[in-house]
Amino acid sequence: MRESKRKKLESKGWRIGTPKEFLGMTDEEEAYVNLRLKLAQGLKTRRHARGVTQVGLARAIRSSQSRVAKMEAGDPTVSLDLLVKSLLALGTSNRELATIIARS
Amino acid sequence: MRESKRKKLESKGWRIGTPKEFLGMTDEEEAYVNLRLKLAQGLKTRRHARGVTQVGLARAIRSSQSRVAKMEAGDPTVSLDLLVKSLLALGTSNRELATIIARS
DNA sequence: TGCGTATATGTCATTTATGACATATGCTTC
DNA sequence: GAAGCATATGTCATAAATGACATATACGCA
Repeated sequence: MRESKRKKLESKGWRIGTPKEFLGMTDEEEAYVNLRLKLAQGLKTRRHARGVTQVGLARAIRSSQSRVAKMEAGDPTVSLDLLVKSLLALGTSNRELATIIARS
Repeated sequence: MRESKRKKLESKGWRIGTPKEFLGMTDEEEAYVNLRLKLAQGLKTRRHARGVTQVGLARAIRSSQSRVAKMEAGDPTVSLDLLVKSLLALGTSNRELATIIARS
């Protein structure tokens, strides 16, 4: 993994691997984080495409604007569940979801 | 949604829609639940294919055998995060993950 | 039959994610 | 530059997911 990428992730609050010593991400860890980032990115794109505000989406999923913002920012305290539910709420099909994931 | 399917889901602990009155799942709810079930099923299949026990997988993801069993049973108290992490721990690529999801 | 191994199910204290809220930043338009 | 709207960031009490554990069930095999 590139150093710049690690820095970017860590700045978002991700702590990879053991707290004691940073030895790089395993393949699974990297796949997992990439997956989340792709979904976050896909969410933002699709929300914009539909002309929905963060407040609007938040209402649709019974959450809050701040949580939507955090989702799109790739905040590690947001679950995959909420990300996926948000995408589905925007009308994303499972097939489209698969496309996003395949590219991650 | 078929009645038999609803019964099966409810028996697993899923409570769809409002607690007060059951009016059927929305498309998103159905897509979400199907997604989880497909992942659960995919997990079980792949674990068997690799000859790994639930205890073995639990060790790999630093969880417990009971949680793995619940994952595979489609228990609603298990997060998508854990399901996805488990699949990745079994060596599933993001592309394979996409395939599972596309079929849900 | 009893024994070992794998999986299922239930419970619970602790950890983590959550919605809500406040407030800050940015970006138009007047 | 103020007013309006969209988004970002931080905090917190509550709710939900977690790992661990106990125990049950199931299946094979000696």
